[in-house]
Amino acid sequence: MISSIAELISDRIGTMPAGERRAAQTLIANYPLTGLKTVAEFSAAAGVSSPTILRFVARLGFQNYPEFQSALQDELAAQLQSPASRTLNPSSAGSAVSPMLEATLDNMRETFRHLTDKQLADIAARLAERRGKTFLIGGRFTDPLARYMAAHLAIIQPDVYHLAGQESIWRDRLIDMGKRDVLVIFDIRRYQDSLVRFAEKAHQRGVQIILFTDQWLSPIARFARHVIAGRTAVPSAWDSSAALFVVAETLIAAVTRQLEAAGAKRIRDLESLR
Amino acid sequence: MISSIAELISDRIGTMPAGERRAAQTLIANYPLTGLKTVAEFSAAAGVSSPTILRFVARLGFQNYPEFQSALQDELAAQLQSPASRTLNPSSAGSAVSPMLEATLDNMRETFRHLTDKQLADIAARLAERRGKTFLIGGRFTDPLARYMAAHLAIIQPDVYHLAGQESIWRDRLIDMGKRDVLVIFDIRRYQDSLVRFAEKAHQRGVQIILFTDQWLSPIARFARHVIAGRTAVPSAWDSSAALFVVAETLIAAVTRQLEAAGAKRIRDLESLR
DNA sequence: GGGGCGCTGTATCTTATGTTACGTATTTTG
DNA sequence: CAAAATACGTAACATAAGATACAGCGCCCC
Repeated sequence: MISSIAELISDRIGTMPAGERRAAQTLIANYPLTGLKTVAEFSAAAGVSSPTILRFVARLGFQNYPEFQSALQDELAAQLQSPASRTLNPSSAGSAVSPMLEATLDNMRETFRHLTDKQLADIAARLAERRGKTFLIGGRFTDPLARYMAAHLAIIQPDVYHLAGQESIWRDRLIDMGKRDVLVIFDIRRYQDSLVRFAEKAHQRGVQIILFTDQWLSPIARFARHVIAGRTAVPSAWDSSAALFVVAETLIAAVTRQLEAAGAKRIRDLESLR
Repeated sequence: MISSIAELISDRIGTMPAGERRAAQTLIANYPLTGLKTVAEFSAAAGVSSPTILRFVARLGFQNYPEFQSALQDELAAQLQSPASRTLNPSSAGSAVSPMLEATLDNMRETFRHLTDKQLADIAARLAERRGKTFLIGGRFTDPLARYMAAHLAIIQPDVYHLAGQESIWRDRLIDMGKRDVLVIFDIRRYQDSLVRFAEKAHQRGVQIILFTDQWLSPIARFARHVIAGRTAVPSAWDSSAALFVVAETLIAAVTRQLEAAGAKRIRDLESLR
């Protein structure tokens, strides 16, 4: 079974004429980058002519050069998105829970790799500045995350509302939303039309939207001021929201830190109310 | 000091107009692959027009699109040649988010280290066997986890109920609970008296309790048939429920797998109801 | 509420990329 | 050793890619 193009090449390199073999060796030497460049650059790197490169990819079974490049990109995408395959942790072999945990840990690392401190700081700052109200809402499976975040934020600052229940209920809350307000939305596949509609209307009213979504980006990204794209793939029938959950906790921690002074007083006040 | 294009983007994303920001978010979401494709494909993925993409790369300081792609390729080449950079992300040293992430990852590893496959399998089996009803409930901050789990379990099997609202409401549900039923409780510090009382009464009725708690164990552990102790310490003012969240997802996956045959049919039926 | 500025998309154009045809060189085989 | 077949490169071609000009629109500020 041949899975990667590199294997395919090393499988057939023996049957290739000299020029094409030089092309193959050049590609393998710094795989797969040379293959992503133009035919002219590839040919120059290999020291052969352009047609030789094209004959080379034709011999590999590709109809044309772009098709070959697409295949390389797909392969690269798979490689970049599952760093698990490259760590190849053998100690965990045979265990049933491990794949799930490993995938989740990878998802988190990968999610944070695409997330800079500055982005998080910006979002936290926006959530901490108390100009307007903060609304949170989520989809079928992600609404608990919205609740979780709301439960914490509501303690350290006023005017934090979780939007629950039926669509018509939140739609009526739109009237209270304006430019100074923030709307935090959780939406992963399969994206919910109702949420998209709601986000659009909120956007039209000037509400700043912070979106938690998956790597394929909910259509709401179109209206969002900030987008957090978490990895969701795990060996399960369901997508995982764990990475988004951790981002949410990180943000909660950051906002709390920023509001330390004001927040501490508020928490004391709350305690005394019990 | 800005070293990678990703950092450059997140540095300037704040000053960008909506369309270009959308391009930026799309690129970051699965970086750097989208940037290696053609302008047309990039624009389609981002849902904007080609010129917007070109203006986007121009704003980043590149003379033209090919120059931008070359920069991405160079970056990718450097990354691929030193695989260490992906396991031990050096850029994150001294960063603000990293302690939070690191602590969370540690918590998860530690949580699962104290959790055997057999324990998880037993719990999953108990949740999958459909003799009685399944109830889920959580505390002030952990109730969203109960909701999350309930949202999934309710899809693959009947008689799954999340207990929400006021204490008096769930107390009244006790009358429906018996020996054949399962109660999943989430309770971490500070443990809630109301939950402890509820657990005790349920236990007296013969309900099997599955407890998600922290490493110091809620008093409910006394009544529980199964106890899952997750690590919660993170550098934040709040405790982290992330490890418990991942255990919950792992259990959801396991139960789903066990109910595969029955569950698949049920999911199809649900789909057809939409 | 009106005027100006800036952003975005459509349509057009230009460039350069991939592709093909053909002639020459090289190797292989009878 | 000769003839045929194969491989390779040069050069011309077609296509698709990136770039640009311009008009419409929304937004913000006065």
